[in-house]
Amino acid sequence: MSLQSRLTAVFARAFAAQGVDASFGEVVVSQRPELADYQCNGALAAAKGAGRNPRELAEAVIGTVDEPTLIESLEIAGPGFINIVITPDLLSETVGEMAGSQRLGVEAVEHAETVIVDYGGPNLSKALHVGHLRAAVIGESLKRLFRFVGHTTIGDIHMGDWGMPIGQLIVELEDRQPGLPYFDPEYDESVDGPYPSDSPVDLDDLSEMYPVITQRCVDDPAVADRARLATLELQNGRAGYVALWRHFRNVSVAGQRSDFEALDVEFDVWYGESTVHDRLAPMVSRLLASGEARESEGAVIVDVAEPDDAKELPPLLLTRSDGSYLYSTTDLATIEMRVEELEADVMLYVVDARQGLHFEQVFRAARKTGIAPPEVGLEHIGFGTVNGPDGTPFKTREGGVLRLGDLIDLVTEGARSKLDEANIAEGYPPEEREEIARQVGLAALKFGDLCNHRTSNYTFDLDRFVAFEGKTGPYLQYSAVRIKSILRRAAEAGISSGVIIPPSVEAERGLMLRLVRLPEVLARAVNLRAPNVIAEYAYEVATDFSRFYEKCHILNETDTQRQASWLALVEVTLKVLDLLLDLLGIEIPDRM
RNA sequence: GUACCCGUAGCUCAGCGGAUAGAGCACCGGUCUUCGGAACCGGGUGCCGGGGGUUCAAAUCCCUCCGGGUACACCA
Repeated sequence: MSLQSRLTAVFARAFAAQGVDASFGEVVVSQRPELADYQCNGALAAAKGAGRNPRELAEAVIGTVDEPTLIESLEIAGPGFINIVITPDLLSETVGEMAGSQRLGVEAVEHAETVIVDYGGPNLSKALHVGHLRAAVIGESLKRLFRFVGHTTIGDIHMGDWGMPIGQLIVELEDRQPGLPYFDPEYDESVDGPYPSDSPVDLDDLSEMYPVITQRCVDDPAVADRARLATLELQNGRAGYVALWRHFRNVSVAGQRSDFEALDVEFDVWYGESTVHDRLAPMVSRLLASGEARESEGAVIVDVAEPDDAKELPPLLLTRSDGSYLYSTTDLATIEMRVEELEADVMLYVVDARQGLHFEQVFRAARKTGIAPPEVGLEHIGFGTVNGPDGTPFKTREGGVLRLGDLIDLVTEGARSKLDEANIAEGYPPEEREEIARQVGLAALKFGDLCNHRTSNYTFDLDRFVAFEGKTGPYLQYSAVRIKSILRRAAEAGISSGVIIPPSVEAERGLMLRLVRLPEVLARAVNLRAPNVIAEYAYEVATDFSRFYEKCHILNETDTQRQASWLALVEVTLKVLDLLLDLLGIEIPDRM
């Protein structure tokens, strides 16, 4: 049990003894560190209901608390805050337990659930760009977090690979290379042999074609009609189109996989819209038969509006009037698949906040039709948009979209030149320097993103991403690396860590108090689905360590018991930093 | 038009019911024979967009106004 929950248990009993609800005994970290370590505000809240004066109630509560091994002193302050100072022994004992724990004292959740993290993956044909960064790093972080706290977690890229964009690309390619066999309706594989095994296009081609055809469809309704027809025919299984789709998908996956690997983002499954294709027709007919869906203007829709809605909610579209499917259809069918096959308890959709209305419609339809039973969680984890300095979506100087791969190169380059300037990694082998530059660049990039609250909009600023001072990823890595350096030197000197004893220096106490909060911090990050909670705390751990590092010189310490304790303390600190950074998707070099 | 999100220090942003609202950057000064200076210490700044309300307590919850952004069946 965490230190904070132990204190809460004590005060819950004390409040109950006063005849008020035990929940008033909740203990939280003190807002005034100079006054106390923890505080309990329950007397303020409980006083009115109990018809008592808050200070008097607080006095009475304190009077029943007798925990000399946990609590050093209790004081009532202001209108009725209970300020709690814990004993040095409790602190050192708790840090000692963390040191000896595989999970750093963080208990696994009591009920493990199956959690699907849907990173809102890219459309087929798109090379990854800055816009994909947030979904990737936030989703990856949430996946790691949920997994660490004990849930069965499946990260799904959920590619957009079965909708209109494919029909558009088919049309565009046909106009460019009409002679390809895929477009010949007469082509028969059993007579003419199989379609070519080599793709007629690569990912660069597709990336170039996509905006072109999108614009053409806007400009010319006839082209848009052709794209819709191609989409329909693909979904109906026209052999040439399916063969072409397979090429598109293969080259897209190959290109995107390398970008995600460069980001250290790893999906458990590469499902997509097409994965549930076989469920679409049966699902639509079933919903039509049950009356939960109906025909309207030639399309099939599910009404999701409720009489007491504050706003107008358009219906969810299951088929276009030509019978083709949309991403609403595949999203609904995907929920069905995740419930039936993956036995999902919770689905987290890490997708741009601008798609909020769509998810509200899909979730409502899923509830209404029973596709998602009430106990299954459906959550849109929206995040803000990535803008340039002018408030519009970020563009390169040339006006193009900045590729994710190019962005990674930029931050790596920044880290590399920083290494050169600081001439600290001089003697390192070139391969190691390169690896360090990669890790440091990625840390800057990811921390720069994750320390923002995910719902706030994002102003893309390259200078901020390649900044390595202050509240940055590299600073956190640097802190951890300094610990590794101490541990190496200690090992060389034959000094080993020992029992963690009560703190004797303020900076040491501060670090210990910080470390001990880990369980609550992770719980909060889980509850809010917010990686910035972890990022914020990781930075605080690092700064507390830096203060300790300045004040307490471990290798020169003459009191061997204290030295051994300090060594153990920095070992735990390293483990905590390692965990936190891993949850953010950031690696720590051995040296940098 | 309707709904949602956002407005906090010069800049970028945390905090989202509790006591004196915090960080980083930038700016000024200091530390420096010691475990790695990508560091540490000190300096100051805020009508928390305005106005009402709820509460013992509001940056935080509710209402309203102003300013910015976004989304609103046959795109994803």
